[in-house]
Amino acid sequence: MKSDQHPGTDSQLTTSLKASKAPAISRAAAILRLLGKRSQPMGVQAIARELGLVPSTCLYVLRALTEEELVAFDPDTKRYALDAGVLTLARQWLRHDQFHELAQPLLDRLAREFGLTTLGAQLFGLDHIIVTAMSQSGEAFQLSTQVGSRFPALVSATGRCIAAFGGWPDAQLKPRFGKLRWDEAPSWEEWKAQVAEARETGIAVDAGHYISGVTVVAAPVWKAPGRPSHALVAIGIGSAMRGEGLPRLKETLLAASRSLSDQLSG
Amino acid sequence: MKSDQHPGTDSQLTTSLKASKAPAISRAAAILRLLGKRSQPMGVQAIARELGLVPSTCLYVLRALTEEELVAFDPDTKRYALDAGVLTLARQWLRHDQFHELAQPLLDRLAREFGLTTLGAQLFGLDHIIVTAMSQSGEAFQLSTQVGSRFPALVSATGRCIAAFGGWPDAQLKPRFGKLRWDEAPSWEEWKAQVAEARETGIAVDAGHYISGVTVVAAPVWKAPGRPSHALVAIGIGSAMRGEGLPRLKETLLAASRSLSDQLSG
DNA sequence: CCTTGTCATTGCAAATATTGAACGCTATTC
DNA sequence: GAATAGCGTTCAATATTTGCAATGACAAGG
Repeated sequence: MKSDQHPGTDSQLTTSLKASKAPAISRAAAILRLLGKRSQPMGVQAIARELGLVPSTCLYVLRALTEEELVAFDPDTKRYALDAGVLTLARQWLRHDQFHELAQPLLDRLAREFGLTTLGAQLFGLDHIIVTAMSQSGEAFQLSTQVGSRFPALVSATGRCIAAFGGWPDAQLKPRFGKLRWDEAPSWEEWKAQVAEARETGIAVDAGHYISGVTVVAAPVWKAPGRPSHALVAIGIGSAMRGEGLPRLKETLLAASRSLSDQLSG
Repeated sequence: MKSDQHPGTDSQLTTSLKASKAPAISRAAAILRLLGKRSQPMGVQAIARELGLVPSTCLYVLRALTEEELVAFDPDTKRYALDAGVLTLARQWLRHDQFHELAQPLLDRLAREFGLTTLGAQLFGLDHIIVTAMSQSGEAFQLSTQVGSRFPALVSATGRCIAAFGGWPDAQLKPRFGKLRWDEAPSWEEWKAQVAEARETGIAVDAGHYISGVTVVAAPVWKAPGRPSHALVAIGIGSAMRGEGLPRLKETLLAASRSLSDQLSG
């Protein structure tokens, strides 16, 4: 529910249009994202209006996307929706992504051993993260998160991870921090302290801030020196994370993230 | 290994380029497919050469795709690869596809009950099919097929399904039939007889032709009157499909496909 | 150290995609 | 039932992108 917030779809479109030498592609991507957001198929005009496009251009783009099987067209209703072609691309990406391949078995083991949900995420600067691997233990509560989900960069435990190890100046962090939505939002100072702690211990914790009653732990993964490229995440309901469990989980997650960093950089 | 045969990538590119009024999008899609096929990241020239594009145009398209996070660019090596953005699109498609949502529980039940692998596939005319849902029972052998896999339309049991219920003339079927790869290819007459049987019984069977030792059963699903839009598929090793098992499986799969057709058209 | 080959990138002319208005159509409203 | 409003679609003029040749950067090899 909280995921999939694409930052200002239309404004981003106009800016990327001005600069680019292939604006049709920016338009196409915007259309794909819009169709993905909507659960109902849309008509040409509706899409054009929403994205600030000229209807005729929008039509031609849609026809091209339909030709490529990225968009499905219903001749009766004249409505457009995403098509299964995007699935094929996603599978190909998954097949070739090193992180996904290496992280999945680790996540499976962790999820089983601790009886919780684990995620692997790819970090996109201060903008957002995308979940690229997941494992759910049978006992774990059903989570709305899935592979492909997007989240704002600075939220929850992964956010503290990014802040702690990304080397970003406060001037860039603070405005983005202000726009986040939490169940129980921490103050800026509180959050900064938790980020500092993550930097020291090498691992970040969100104790019920993002979703109350849910504890999230995240460890950074480096593909190359500099900022972390990915993160390993463990998610458990509060009761399972009290007492002895949490320290042992942190230890194990940290070890996994170190091993992954080694394998990815090699 | 047998999947992902995109029919003549470059020739399709040139034809769709001529006709389209948004050729940049055809180019972009071709690039995405090419990058998906290759496991190694590629440079501008390599991509341009392979697709018959002008390097400069290719560069601009790649930059636009990178901007949209559909393509990842490594500034050090100057190489391009697919990026995680395609995952987000795929997830959004899965969330909103009716067939996926309705078929998944049926497939899960079937897989568990019969101890085999089940698939849901979307049919794209005589060109190909895309697997859009899957369920594996614990006991089942690990299958290389995954959600997003592509297969030629006329192969295996789904192929007989398409031929039986699609209403295609033989003149269109025969040349495509000739290009298929089977472990133990049936003759044209043999195949036609099996297609006829599928038309009578309402369900198609491939008994070890596509992959020897493996029996595949496929039942058509209609979203609208005309040709079937999807298919439900069950895959089992020969031994599990002998004797009593197969007729019961066919019955159950057929019932599931009928129920699905009803729900989709309603 | 110079040469050679390849690569990514840029500038300019020509081809072409985008635009905005006009068309035909369907469904709704008076 | 006529009129309107909205839709998808087409068309010709123009602003834009494409394609090609040239440039600069880089690594390998002599």
